[in-house]
Amino acid sequence: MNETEAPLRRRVTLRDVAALAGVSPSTASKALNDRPGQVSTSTKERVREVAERLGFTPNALAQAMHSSRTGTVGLITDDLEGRFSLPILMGAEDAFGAGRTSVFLCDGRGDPIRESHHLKALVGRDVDGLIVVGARPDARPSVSHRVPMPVVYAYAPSEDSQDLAVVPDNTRAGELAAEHLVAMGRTRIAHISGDPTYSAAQNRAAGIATVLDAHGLEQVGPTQFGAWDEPWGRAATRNLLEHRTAVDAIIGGSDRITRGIIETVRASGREIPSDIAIVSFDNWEPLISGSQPSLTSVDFGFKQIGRRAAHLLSAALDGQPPAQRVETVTPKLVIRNSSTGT
Amino acid sequence: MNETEAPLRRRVTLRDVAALAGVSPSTASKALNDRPGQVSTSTKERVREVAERLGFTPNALAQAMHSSRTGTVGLITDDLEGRFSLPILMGAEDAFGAGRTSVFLCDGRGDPIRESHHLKALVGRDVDGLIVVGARPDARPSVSHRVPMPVVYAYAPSEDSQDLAVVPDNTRAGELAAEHLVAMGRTRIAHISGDPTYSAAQNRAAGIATVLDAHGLEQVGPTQFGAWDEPWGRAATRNLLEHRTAVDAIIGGSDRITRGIIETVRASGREIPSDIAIVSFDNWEPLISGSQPSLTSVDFGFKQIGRRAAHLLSAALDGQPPAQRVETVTPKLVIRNSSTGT
DNA sequence: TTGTAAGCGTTATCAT
DNA sequence: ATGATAACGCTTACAA
Repeated sequence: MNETEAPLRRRVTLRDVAALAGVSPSTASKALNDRPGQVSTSTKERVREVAERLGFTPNALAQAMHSSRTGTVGLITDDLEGRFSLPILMGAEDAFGAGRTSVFLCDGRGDPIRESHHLKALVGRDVDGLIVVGARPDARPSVSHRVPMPVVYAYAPSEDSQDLAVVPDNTRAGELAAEHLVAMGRTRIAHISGDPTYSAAQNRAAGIATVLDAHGLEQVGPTQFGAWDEPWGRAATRNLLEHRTAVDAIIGGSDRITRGIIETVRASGREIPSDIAIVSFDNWEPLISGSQPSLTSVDFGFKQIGRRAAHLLSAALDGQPPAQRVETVTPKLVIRNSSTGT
Repeated sequence: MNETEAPLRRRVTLRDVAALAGVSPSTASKALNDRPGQVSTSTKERVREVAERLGFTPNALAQAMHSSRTGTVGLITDDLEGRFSLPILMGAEDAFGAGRTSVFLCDGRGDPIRESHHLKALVGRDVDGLIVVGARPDARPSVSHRVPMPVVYAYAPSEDSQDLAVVPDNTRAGELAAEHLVAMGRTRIAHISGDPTYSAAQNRAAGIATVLDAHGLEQVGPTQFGAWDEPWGRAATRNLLEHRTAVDAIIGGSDRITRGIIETVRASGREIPSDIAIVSFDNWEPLISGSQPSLTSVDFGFKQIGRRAAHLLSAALDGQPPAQRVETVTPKLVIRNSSTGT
C-alpha cells in the first residue's frame, strides 16, 4: 500500500463547476458552450473562471452520448513498418485538427482475425468513421459492409468499387520519372523495378512507356522485375551493365532498389549522374539523404493521402456525396544530385 | 450464412436485444455478462442468440461510464518517423491484447502546444493511462502532474525520477558490441558515434570502454562524435583510415552511420570482415538487410519496451506498486556477416 | 429468476 | 436568464 502515489482525484465534473459557481448544471453547460443569448455575460464569466480554476475538462464520453458523434476515428493498417501508415496518420491528424478528433491506431498485421477483433472494438467504441490503410497498393477486401460507419481506404483501394478510397497515382509517377530524364537529355533509359505482382510496379512501367513512346524513344531492354530490395537492385544492375553498355539513365523501382543500383554503377567505374543519371521512387528520407550522390526520387505524398482521406471521411460524415469514389493523389518529383547535380 | 449483412443505420442497443428476447434490459445485461446465478440458462441462451442475430455490440462508451475503466490508453509521441513509436505501439498492443484495450496514437511533433491539445483531448476521453514516447533517449519533461491518470514513459525517461519509465540499456549495448568483437579476436577497435549531446552516445561509449579496459585493450583513437547519418560515417571513416592504419574493427553509432562506414572501408580496398570487422547499433531492417555484407547490429528491443510499458501501466491501473520506477530492457546482439561471415 | 429504478456526465427541451 | 427534467446506453442495487 503506497499512498504516496499521485492523488487519484475524482475527475472534476460539470456538477462541481456548477455548484461552485452557484448555478445549475444546465446553465453551466450553456455558459461553457457559449450558447448565444441563453446566458448572461456575468454568469458566463463566473462559470468559466471556476471551470478554469478547477481544471475542468468535459467528459467526451458523456458528450458523445448526445451528439451522435464521438470525435474519434479508427485507423486500421497492415503496414508493420509504418512506411505508409504513419505519414498517412499524420496527414489525417492535420486534416481533422489535433484535439478535435482522436485516432485509434490498430495494427491488423495481415491477420483477418486480428482485424476482426479491432473492427469489433472500434464499432463498440462508436468511432465516427474508419480509415483502412492497405499493406500494398493493390485492392484489398472491403470491410465496409461489416461496420455501421463510413470507411475510407487509403493507399490501397477496396475490392468493392463502391467504397471510397484515396490512392497514389503510380502511372503518373512513372511518367514524372521518365519525363524528367528525357528533359535532361537522356535517351538510353532502363528500368529496374520490384515485385511484378504489385500493380504499382506495372503502373509505373506503363507510365514510363507512355513517355518514352511520346518522345520516340525505346526503353533500354525490358523492365527487369524482381524484389523491392537492394540485393535485387545490385543484381539487376550488374546484368544490365554486362549486356547493355549504352545506357545513360536508370529508373529504380524503389529507394531500396536504387541504393543497390547506385552502389553497383559506381563500382563499375561509371559516374553518377554524368555517365548514368538515376531516378527513384518513394523519397524515403532514411535512404535518400544518406545516399551519395543524393537521390532524385518521386514522392507519393502519403501525408496528402492521409489529409484527403480525412476530408473524404468528414464529408461522408456530413452526408455529402463524394465528387468521385476513388480519389488520386498526384506524386511529385524531388530533384537531387543523382539526376542533375555535381 | 451471416444474417448481419445489412448495414445497420442505428446501432443495435441492449434494449433492442432485450425486447426481441422478451426480457428486460437488465436481464439481458446479466445474460450477456454471464452473471452467475442471476439468470436462467434458457434465458441466457435466448438472449445470446438474439444478440448474435442482431449483431449486437455493446456501446463501450456507455459501459465506461460505470466501470471507471474505458479500456483505452493514449500513446503520445514526438517521433515523426515512427522509428521507435510503431514497434513500441505494437508491443503495447500485444501486451494489452487486441480488442480489449484500444490505443489513441497522438503525434506531438515536438510542439508543446500540440502536445497540450492532445493531453487535454485524452483526459477528456477518459483514457485509463498514458504512454509517452520520447523523441530521443534523454530525459524529457514530465506530464504526469498534468493528468489524473497513470503515465509510463517509454524509450526516454521523465525528468521527474518519481515517474515510471521503460528505457533501453545503452551502456549494455556498448558492452555487447565490444564483447563480441573481442571474442572474435579483434584488438584494434575504433568507435564512430553520433551526436555527443545524446546520452545514448555517451553511454554506449562508456560500455565499450569498460569492456576494452577489462581486456587490457585500448581503443584506437578517441570516439569520434558527429551526426547520426551516413555522410558523417563516411567522413569519420576517412579520417580514421588516414591516420590509423592498424584498425581491425569499427563500431558504428547507428545503422545509418555504419552504412557510411562500410561504403568507405570497402572503397579503401579493405575487406569486411577479414580486414575490418563492423558492428552497429539499431538493427533497423531497411538499412540492415540490404547492406553488403549484412550488418551485425545491436537490437534495442523496442517491441519489448512497448510490452513492458503496457505491463507497467496495467499494474499501475490495478494499484500495484512497481518493482522499480525505471525499468531497463536489455538489448540483444544480432550477428550477421559484417563481423564474422564470408 | 426477473423486473424496476437509479445513476454515470452531459446536453436539449421546456418551463419558469 | 435560469433551472428542472428527460434522455443517451448501460450496469447494478434492490424489489418482486
